[in-house]
Amino acid sequence: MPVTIKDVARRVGKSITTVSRALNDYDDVSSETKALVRRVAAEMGYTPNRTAQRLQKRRSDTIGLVLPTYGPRFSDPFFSEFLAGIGNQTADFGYDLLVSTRAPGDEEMEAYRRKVQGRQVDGLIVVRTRQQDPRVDYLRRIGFPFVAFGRVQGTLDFPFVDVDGEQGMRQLVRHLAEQGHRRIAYITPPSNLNFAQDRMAGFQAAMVEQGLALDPSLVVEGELTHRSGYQQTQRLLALADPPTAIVAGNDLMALGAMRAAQEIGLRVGADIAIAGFDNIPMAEHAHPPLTTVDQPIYTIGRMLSAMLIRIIRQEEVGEQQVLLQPSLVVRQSSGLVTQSKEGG
Amino acid sequence: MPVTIKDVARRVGKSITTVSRALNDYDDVSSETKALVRRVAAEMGYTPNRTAQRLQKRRSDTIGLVLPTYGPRFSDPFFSEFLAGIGNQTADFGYDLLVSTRAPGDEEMEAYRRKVQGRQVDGLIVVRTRQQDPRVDYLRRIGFPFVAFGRVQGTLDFPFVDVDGEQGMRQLVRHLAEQGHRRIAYITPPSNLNFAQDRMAGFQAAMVEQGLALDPSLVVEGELTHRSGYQQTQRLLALADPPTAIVAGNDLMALGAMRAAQEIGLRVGADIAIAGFDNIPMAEHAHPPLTTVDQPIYTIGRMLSAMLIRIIRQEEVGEQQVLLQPSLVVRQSSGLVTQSKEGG
DNA sequence: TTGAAAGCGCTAACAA
DNA sequence: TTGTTAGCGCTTTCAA
Repeated sequence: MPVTIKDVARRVGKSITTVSRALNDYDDVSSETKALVRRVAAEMGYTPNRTAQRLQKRRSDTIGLVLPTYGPRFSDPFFSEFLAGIGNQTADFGYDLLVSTRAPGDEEMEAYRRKVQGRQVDGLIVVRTRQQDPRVDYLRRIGFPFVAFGRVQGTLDFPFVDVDGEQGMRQLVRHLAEQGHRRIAYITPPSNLNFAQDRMAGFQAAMVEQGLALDPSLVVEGELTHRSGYQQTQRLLALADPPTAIVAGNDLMALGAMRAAQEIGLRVGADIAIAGFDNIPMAEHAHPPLTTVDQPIYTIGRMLSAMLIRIIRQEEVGEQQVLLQPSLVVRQSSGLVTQSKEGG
Repeated sequence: MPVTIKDVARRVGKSITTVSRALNDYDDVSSETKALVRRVAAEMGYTPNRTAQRLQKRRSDTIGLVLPTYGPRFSDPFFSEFLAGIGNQTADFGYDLLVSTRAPGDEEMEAYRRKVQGRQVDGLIVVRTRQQDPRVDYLRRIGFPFVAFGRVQGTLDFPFVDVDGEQGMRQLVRHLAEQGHRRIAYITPPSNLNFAQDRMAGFQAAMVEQGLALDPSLVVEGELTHRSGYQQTQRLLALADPPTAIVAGNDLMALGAMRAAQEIGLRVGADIAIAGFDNIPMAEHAHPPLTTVDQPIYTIGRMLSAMLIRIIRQEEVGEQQVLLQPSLVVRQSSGLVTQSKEGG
């Protein structure tokens, strides 16, 4: 049986009201009483029952996060870092974090509704926005506190943090063009994800800007996984006139692309250039190290959490729509186009 | 203002008790009343306040998980899959999952205490046990429901799921010995982690069993990261008499080891053999594909969650100490030792 | 400076 | 079959 405020009150010979006030540092309690109550409470190992506090205060001091997972072998180095950012910031604010894992779809929406309607959380973090995002629509419609990692198509009158994928992609393509590449392929993330559109726009704009041809056969769609990057790259390299550079919509796919290229004897960074997006820790340690676009994912997690809690507390939030400029990280995988290829 | 049971009661003209019973499908409510109540509740968009239910029932229907994170760039493909397993199983049972992220140490213990004493969770999952594990000691001492992923040194009178790392490592070393390797190095995980000891024992036993020398200079300690595997391998390869095979304590380190070897021109799977442990999705897609020991991490997550919930509900749990046999996955990274090396 | 009392939203024993 | 009542553990009026 856990010790309650009643037990403490009985022990110190005061009312539970006084104990509550002493513990919450109210002014109208004598310092002797305060000291006594605190000592006894500590001795007895008293910790307030959070559930009772919540019911009384009508808030949960908890934020929710529904991770969109795809299948059992869901394994994304991106999310773990993101989660660490959110988790640490949330704890720093004294909030708890309620996590669900659901594949996009009905069950996912159900998870959102349960959290909202059961008043389990005071706010939600929506991650990896879709172009048409039912989660954002829902939360916006009912006016429930939330922040999103990513934008959506249409009106942007909600709080979000996003990375300017268009600019990031432009930098990447520009860099590859400077290296002498003219046939640049792009493996886009699933097109329903909002950032896919963003990066695609950047890719196309930069190609045009650099005076390069937009060959439709060099743009394929992948699934953000290593395997998918591998498969799509095999296809690209089997073309009659294969690309000399491949940009993948995320690092995981880029790593898969590297493997596909290496398997057929190409030297990545010499015979072919490959680049990714995210700058996951492994990018730096790939062989060769992967050129990519850095997203400060841990920081973004912290920002989102802090922003959401300020919104919940109705404090000054500052900028509600944050668009971060990503930075190009040039490593060896995007080397100069070789003579033989250039001649081809 | 969210709709409460009171609102529903007023609307149907019944007492809140009747509404509660109708909604919870008690036998002693007429089917007409039940139907009416349910219809009205649905119309009004009523969802029970979980906090109030919890306070009344004196349980949270929530399980807790404190992820041990190391620094901001915490990025482990292992954990995301593990989390998916736990999350999905937990949701299937109608439980919620409360997640914290803390580096091992005082703050971590504090997170455990807060969850327990604030009655925020009905049980906890302890992940990545240490040889001497204060989390396990604490939970055991106070008799709070928990399950652990991994064993500890000493008495094992608590529920856990673990993978038999000793057997896994034996298989791996045996395999390498069969490939003709005699100088096999081992990059061990941090020695305070329980599974490190386990795998080390397997490594040493298998070496002896195979009649191979245990050269102390070939056993080094890494930090489970890609970077660490890379650095330790550089050191191993710089030895006067370097190993022909390197076993890493996890896949991330093995991937780092591969890079270090490749950087100095070694062909992994030909000039040198490299193997890992875990079988993360990326292992299959490494270049060359990584020989490793498979841990069914998603399944382990599900098992732990199911086991914990049964313990909480005081149901039949079945086997409380589960030791899974891992399986060797032979891929190309552990090829035969080449002639030149064998002669050296 | 303290305590009594009400009430957060719900469930459940008991009575009718 | 239904309603009354009590109470989960806490905070917060209000009164003393």
